[in-house]
Amino acid sequence: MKNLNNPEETNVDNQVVRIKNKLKIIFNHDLNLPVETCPIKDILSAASDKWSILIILFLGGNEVLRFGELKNLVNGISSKILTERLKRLERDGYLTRKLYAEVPVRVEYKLTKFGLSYLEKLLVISEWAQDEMNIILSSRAEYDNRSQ
Amino acid sequence: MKNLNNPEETNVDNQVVRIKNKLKIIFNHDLNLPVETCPIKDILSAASDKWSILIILFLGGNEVLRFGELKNLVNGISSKILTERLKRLERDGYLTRKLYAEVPVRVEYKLTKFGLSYLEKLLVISEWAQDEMNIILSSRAEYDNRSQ
DNA sequence: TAAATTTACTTCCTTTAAGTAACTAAAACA
DNA sequence: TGTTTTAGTTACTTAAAGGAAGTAAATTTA
Repeated sequence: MKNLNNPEETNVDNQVVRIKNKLKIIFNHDLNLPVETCPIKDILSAASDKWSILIILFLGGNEVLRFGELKNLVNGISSKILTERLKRLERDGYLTRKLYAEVPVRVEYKLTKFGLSYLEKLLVISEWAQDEMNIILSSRAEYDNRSQ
Repeated sequence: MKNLNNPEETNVDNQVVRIKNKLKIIFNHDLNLPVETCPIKDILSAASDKWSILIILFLGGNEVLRFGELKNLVNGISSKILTERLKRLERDGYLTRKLYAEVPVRVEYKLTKFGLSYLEKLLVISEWAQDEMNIILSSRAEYDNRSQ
């Protein structure tokens, strides 16, 4: 039995309903898409792993970047996955690859307008992660302490 | 040589500078944190894989959910990784786990306030993914066509 | 009394992805 | 001739993901 005079409970209910509606839109929206295409699993997850996020953030701060520059900026990434991620991000339209036939070759990567629109969203969530880092680290410490 | 009278070029430059400043804040901010703690690699990536996102979205739309309910909602997830992800998300403070000592046992998962604040960010980016899905799918098709 | 049921996991095994290190092409230069 | 440079690739090892079957614990059913 719900207390309709309790504004907090009502707000929580409203929020749940609001989010439920959004979920419905996210998961059942466009019926002429392939049935198996999930916006989270098939679209977002291809550009929201740690390396892809870092690549896009650094490209956002640099107009163009060469392969080697990216490798130096994105701390700890190997040539192999940098290549893989760049290919995937190019395929999905986040960035362009421009090859200069010099010797040794020069390749420049650059965010597209579409990539920039994704970057805006990433920046919000990255700043959030930066701001809340301490909360998460202390939650981890507390949890580890409890389960010792 | 830059054309300072070209407003578009100047805007792009401003945007790059703005993002550069944000990057500086994100990566060099809090000097009393462990040197190796990167907000993207160590904080965000633990809660932004496809399964964690789906878990948090569904928890947002349901007040509480039991293990089995989550397993049914999150299409394709196995018990094994569902357990793993729930543990990690609990450790990081996104959700709580409440065990009822009935037989058979009942376990309820619920977003924390902190988890809800993350969910708000996730919803924005998930809706973006939903909206831009077609653009990405056609970019993929075009890319695959070119490299045949 | 023994077998079946239910839930929330866990364990074991196979497959896929990530990470590491060494290697390549191609022309210019010492 | 051997070295340098850049943007990768290849081969190999290790870690993570995925799938299927198993477990506990008490209540219900045969």
